[in-house]
Amino acid sequence: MNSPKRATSKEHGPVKGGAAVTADLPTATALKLWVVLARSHDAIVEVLKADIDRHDLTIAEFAVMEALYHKGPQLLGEIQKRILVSSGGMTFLVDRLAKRGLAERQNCQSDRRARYAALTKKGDKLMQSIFPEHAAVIHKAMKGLKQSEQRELTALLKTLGKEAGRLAAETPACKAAMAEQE
Amino acid sequence: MNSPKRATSKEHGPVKGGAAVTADLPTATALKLWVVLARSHDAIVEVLKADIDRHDLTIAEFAVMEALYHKGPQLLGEIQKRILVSSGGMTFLVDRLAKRGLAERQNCQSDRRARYAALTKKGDKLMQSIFPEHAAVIHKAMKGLKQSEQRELTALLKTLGKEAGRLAAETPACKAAMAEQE
DNA sequence: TATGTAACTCTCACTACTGAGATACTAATG
DNA sequence: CATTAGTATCTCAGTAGTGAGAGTTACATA
Repeated sequence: MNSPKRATSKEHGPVKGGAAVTADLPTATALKLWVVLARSHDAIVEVLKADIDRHDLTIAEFAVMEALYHKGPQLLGEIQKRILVSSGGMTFLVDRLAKRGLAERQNCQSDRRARYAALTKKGDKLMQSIFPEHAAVIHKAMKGLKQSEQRELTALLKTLGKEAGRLAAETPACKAAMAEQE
Repeated sequence: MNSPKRATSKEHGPVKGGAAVTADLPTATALKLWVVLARSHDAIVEVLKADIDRHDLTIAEFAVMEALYHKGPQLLGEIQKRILVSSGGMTFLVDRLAKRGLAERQNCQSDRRARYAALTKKGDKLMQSIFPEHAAVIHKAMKGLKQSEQRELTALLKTLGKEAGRLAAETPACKAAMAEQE
């Protein structure tokens, strides 16, 4: 599973031994949305994890391979930003894939600090055999919604994510940046 | 951050050094939805993590406290199901909260296997001071959408999550259950 | 009552990841 | 050039969390 998710429900007022919680309506709406979003996300992750597990890959490993498969060789840093792991994690992931012969590092001539990661033939073959299946699993996991609904959902989430992303980018970096400036 | 997330985009056909990928339209729609869902989820998690961090709590710890705060004392197993951690993780989390004096264990008279977890006074006070702020952060993270849109989104996600949850419950448990039956 | 099965928590070895630095290089500026 | 800042990866110690299994206790049924 993924990150532990909140347990909040609309039960307000004193519960046996619990606390009274009062929130205004917009906040309550947002909280509810978050609970539902987190839960559906986790449910899907679980389905995907079960699928990926069958090929002895972690979700992170699969994410790296997927990035390489779809976008071709990339700098480690690029992949890192895409799949959201730490720098240490990125190195570790490529190491592991390399050890299994699924990916390899390539030096960058124009910048000798940088290294590309790329799929090996074996890795590419694996993805070719795995990915369509994986896509089918996602398709199946989404089949609770009609296509039109899926598109609507996508649009809403995109808007939501854009704002949240802006907020996220602001918060921790700002903290560091502000501290630097002293 | 949470679980590493996919990098798929709609770029199909051969990319520099990459592979050709062809998916039928419904699958492409589902894939896209998943990418967007995962990204917005992660963005929000990042925002929340930054908030929770300020109180020296992990997301998992906060989730436990939140469950106790809103629903009162509960069996460890109940919390576990709610916040989706392993049994070992559950024990560990309560240990840690107990060590900090924020939560405590209580024996259950009717079932001596079971133990309740409950917030201490200190833990309850902490939640009282933290939670409204936390709710405000969520509210802020969601402010890219109007309330009506948020409700719409909630409804769609609920449908999606229900189906995905059914699928998730089926997959890994079934595997184990089937194996048992031999 | 005996007995098998299920339900709870806890233990422990293990793993995937993080985050702070180290190292190596590039680039901009005086 | 020399210096300083910035960027890219890698190292490594530390940590949160997993999952299989042990130890208890409850419960249903013969």
